[in-house]
Amino acid sequence: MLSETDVDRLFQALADATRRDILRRAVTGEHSVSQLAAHYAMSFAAVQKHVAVLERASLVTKTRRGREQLVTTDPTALARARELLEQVEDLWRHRVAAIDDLLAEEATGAPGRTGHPQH
Amino acid sequence: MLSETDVDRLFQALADATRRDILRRAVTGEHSVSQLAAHYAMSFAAVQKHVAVLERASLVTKTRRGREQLVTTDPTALARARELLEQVEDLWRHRVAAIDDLLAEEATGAPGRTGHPQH
DNA sequence: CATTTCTACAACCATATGGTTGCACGTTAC
DNA sequence: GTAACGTGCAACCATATGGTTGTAGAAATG
Repeated sequence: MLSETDVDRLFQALADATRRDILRRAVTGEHSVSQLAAHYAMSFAAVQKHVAVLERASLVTKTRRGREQLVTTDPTALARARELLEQVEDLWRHRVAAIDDLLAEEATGAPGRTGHPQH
Repeated sequence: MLSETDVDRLFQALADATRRDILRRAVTGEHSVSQLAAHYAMSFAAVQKHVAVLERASLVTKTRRGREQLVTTDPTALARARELLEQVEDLWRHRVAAIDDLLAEEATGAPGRTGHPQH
């Protein structure tokens, strides 16, 4: 299961444009850290830190190949993040349903739940 | 459309357990800021700040009712966040499909990439 | 009116974050 | 071996974040 701090790290990792871009690149193919760093107007060390944040959030993993480190994605973490948002969305849908029910009651003045609200 | 900083703010707002809890409560019903604050072991001002972060991310809106301020959810922002994650997930699925294709070619001895490098 | 409640906001503090530079180390190439 | 490359890590800096307390205003209540 995911602890709350795991979820913190997950969203925290996604809350930066550079990291999201790194993630997109890592998703579509394998890149070394230096290859990734070449795309951004910042130092190698800065990109290295961003990759570390993604790694701590279990969104990517690094595997050695010779002297370079390949950054690859962890698909399960992405799926879990989406599930979390879906949970919140489901809650909201239930709320909408409850409000619809209330409106229906008020429209007909009936105690139970009869009839539809017009418009 | 969403700017990159909008997305930053969105994920940033979700990267805190207290804020996620506030969001869940706001999704299931309307609460004033002080009602929300009663649930957490921190000062009213701290909760007020958390609500402000959610508001800046367009995840909730505040509406006055007398002397209290009701916190309500913005469902469209939640849906947009989920869509963003789905986009990344889709990218990954495409990558998996591409890898599957490569494996299929190799298995049949297709011309593109002949033979295995069994180092 | 005075009091209480809910809110807003400023000042402050500790820590986290995002960036930098510099240096050390393993690996590849010459 | 030497040089170049890719990486890891530490030190440092500016700013953002998450919390506190205190003060002040607007709205309900006596």
